[in-house]
Amino acid sequence: MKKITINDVAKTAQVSKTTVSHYLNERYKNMSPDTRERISLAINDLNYNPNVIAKSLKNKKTMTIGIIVANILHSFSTQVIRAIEDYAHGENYHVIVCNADNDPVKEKDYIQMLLAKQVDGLVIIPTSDNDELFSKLVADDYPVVFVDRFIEGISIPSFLLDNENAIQTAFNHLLDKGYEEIGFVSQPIEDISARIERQNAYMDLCFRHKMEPFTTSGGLALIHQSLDEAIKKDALPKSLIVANDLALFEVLKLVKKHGLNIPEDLSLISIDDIEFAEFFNPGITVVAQPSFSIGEQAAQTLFEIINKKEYEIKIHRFKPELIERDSVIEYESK
Amino acid sequence: MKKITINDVAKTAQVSKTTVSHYLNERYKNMSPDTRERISLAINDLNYNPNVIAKSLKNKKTMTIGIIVANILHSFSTQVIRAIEDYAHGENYHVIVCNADNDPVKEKDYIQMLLAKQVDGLVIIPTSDNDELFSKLVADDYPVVFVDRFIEGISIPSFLLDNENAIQTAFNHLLDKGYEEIGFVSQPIEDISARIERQNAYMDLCFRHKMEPFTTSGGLALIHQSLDEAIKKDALPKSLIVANDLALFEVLKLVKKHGLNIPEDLSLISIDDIEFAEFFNPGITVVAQPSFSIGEQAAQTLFEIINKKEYEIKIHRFKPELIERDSVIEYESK
DNA sequence: TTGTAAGCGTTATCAC
DNA sequence: GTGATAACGCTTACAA
Repeated sequence: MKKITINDVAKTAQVSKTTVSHYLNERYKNMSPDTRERISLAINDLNYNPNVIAKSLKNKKTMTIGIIVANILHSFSTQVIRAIEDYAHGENYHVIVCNADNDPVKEKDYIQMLLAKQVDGLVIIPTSDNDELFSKLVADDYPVVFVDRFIEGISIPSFLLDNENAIQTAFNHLLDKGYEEIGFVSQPIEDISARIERQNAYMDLCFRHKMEPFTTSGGLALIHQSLDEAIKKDALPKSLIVANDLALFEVLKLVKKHGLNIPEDLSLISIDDIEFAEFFNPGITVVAQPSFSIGEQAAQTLFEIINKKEYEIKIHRFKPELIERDSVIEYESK
Repeated sequence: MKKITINDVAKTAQVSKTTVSHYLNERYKNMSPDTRERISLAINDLNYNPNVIAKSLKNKKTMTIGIIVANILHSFSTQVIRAIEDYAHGENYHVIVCNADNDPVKEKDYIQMLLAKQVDGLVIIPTSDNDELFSKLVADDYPVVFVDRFIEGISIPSFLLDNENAIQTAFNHLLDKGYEEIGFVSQPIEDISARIERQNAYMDLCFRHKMEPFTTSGGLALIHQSLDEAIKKDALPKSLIVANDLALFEVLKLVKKHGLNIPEDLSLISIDDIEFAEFFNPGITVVAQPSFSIGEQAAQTLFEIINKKEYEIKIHRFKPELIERDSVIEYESK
């Protein structure tokens, strides 16, 4: 498979490669229709495809941005990625998506690989152990934005849910329905700002309402285990706030295992809307984040940075929305 | 952000860039420990990151492959991607994933973009309208493998489910349970080999068992509509084979809308295992494909092609597996 | 209107 | 052991 280059095109079209380059970049202004035609023909004949690697090297622009998500299995990540891709497409950019699996080491590797690939900017759902690397990025004026989380002390624009508001919304909804026991199920907090904020908001509310907090701790497997124990000890609250979709999966598996009925035995409200919440039996009441807007605005700001426009280094908060379905019932009617 | 190049390193280490290049590529054999040390220091001091774009241009190897999936929302795609990534990682390769949305035009664009980016190979879940482009790829000896589908007359190794066997498995399971009405729900057939095979297998079986076929046609929205009508006319079979996960979602939405009970009112068996099938109420009986193996072997063959090893241009079929849960009940007991 | 030539950051060949 | 130098495929002053 001999690669066709701009030289080959130039030769068959009987022009210099400069002219071909002009043609490729649509600078037709002062080009005789004749040459233009010849070049066009040559390109088709040879089935020429420009080498963007060479172009990037010269231009110092790759027209691609990198996205590093903490865990691609979250519906939130998928939606954010989709929004960013759409935006990038509009700017004639491509996107490389990497999944760091919430592992700072993987995250670091990916960042370095993306830098080596000379991507023009980065959208990151950051883990909490690469402060030094992030500082270096800002010191180098490298275009980066954060999504879903922020890192204390790192001046990078961040786009995320108003977590406090989200928990409040969920909490108040359960309170309104008459619950006096509200538990909170989360993946391990691990210094991740979104999780800290959700947990803190929950603890605060418990305190303010003089309620005993109930929380699980540990990874997905441990959620299972700790709920399992609570059920056996009959210590499970009558209502639960679930911090995200993956945690919800664990809760539902457990509910099934123990033959619990939702909402009769247990009322459930979850952060993050997911397609199946709608047709699950019963429909899951949910506090949804505007993932698409979050991704879109993150992308928009990233491109402002890339194009050296004005932008604000601040934390952008997005309001959640309560979607009522059938997983929460009046406490009285239990 | 001034970019540090190999020249800068060479200068501060007081050696030529050739030597630095040797160092970078771990050809230390004839290098004095002293220079080696100086280079190492310089690299750290300057925080140097090699430019893989330049390297690729020179080497004519980008160490990345492209994956084009027809629809990233299928759990099958996600799993295949994951398997390919894992494999590629082992070969020190990176992966760029593109979602063609089942649109031949998008597919073509992506292929061209990936070629322009000089990826070393391609894994494609092909749509059915780019035969010419695919032929050109094989004519150019460009490394490509297909997954999930194959294209008649294009000599590209293809890795996919034994669809006939999958439908047979589902059909027989329902037959065993005593059903005499078995419907088939699929997305539009559209010349897509996997869908054709599944539908044909279904039709064959109906014929062999002298049963009246019941099929839906049209996109996700139309599935909804056509089932809706069937229910209203009370023409819905007592059991349904659902061709994939996305179609299953539609069926479940509809089931919920009409307040049907599974499996009492309707028995369901679906192709593709998905996490939620396990904890849905009831658990969904499923014919699973070995997505991970499919992706892995596709990747393996792709790298054989890239590395110019021997390989077979043929269709590799994978056996499905029945996973019984609770969405199918004995017909008698209804 | 088109061409010449330098340069982007690497690697490879061949000297020394 | 180390270093010039050309080359990869493209863009872009500048020249003609």
